[in-house]
Amino acid sequence: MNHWLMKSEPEAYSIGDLERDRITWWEGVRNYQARNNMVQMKVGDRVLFYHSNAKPPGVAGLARVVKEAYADHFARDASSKYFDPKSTEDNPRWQMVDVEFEAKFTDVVGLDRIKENESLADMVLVNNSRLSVQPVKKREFGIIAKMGGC
DNA sequence: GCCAACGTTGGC
DNA sequence: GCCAACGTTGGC
Repeated sequence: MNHWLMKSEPEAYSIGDLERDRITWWEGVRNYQARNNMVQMKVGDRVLFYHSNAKPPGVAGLARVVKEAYADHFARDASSKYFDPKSTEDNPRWQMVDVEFEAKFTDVVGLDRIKENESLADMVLVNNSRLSVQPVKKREFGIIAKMGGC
C-alpha cells in the first residue's frame, strides 16, 4: 500500500465537501509529474488531503483511493476549464482517480508545523511545494495523521 | 498583491 | 535540442 498527498484549494473543493460527497473524482490534474504519480495509485492507497492557497495551508484530513486511474474526460470538454485540445480519445493525456472520504481533522495540520518537524523535512511538500500530487512515506503519513488526531 | 520557483511552449 | 518568454502555483 502506498501513501500520497493531494492538494486542493478549499474554495474549489475542501475536505468538508468530500465529507459531504463521500466519493469524488479528482479531475483537473494538468501536470505530468502529478499525473504520473496518480497513475501509480492503487485501490486502498491512503491520501493526505491538503488545503492549498488556504488560511492556514495544511493537511485537512484523510482519504483513500477507491478507483484507479482512468481518462479525465474534462480534458475533452471544450466548455470545461480543464479543456486540453491536445487530449484525444486515443490518447487522453490526462487521468483522474476516485477518492473516498476517510477523516476530517478537527484542526488543520498547518504547513508551519510540518516544516518545524525534523522527521518531515524530506517531504516533497517541503521541498517542491508546487507538485499537486506527491508520494508520501508511510512514516510521514503516520506522523501527520497523528498530529491531526487520527 | 507580490514574487520565487517551476513547468510549458514554441521559434530557431 | 536549446532556451527565452510566458504562465501557473502557492506561500507569504
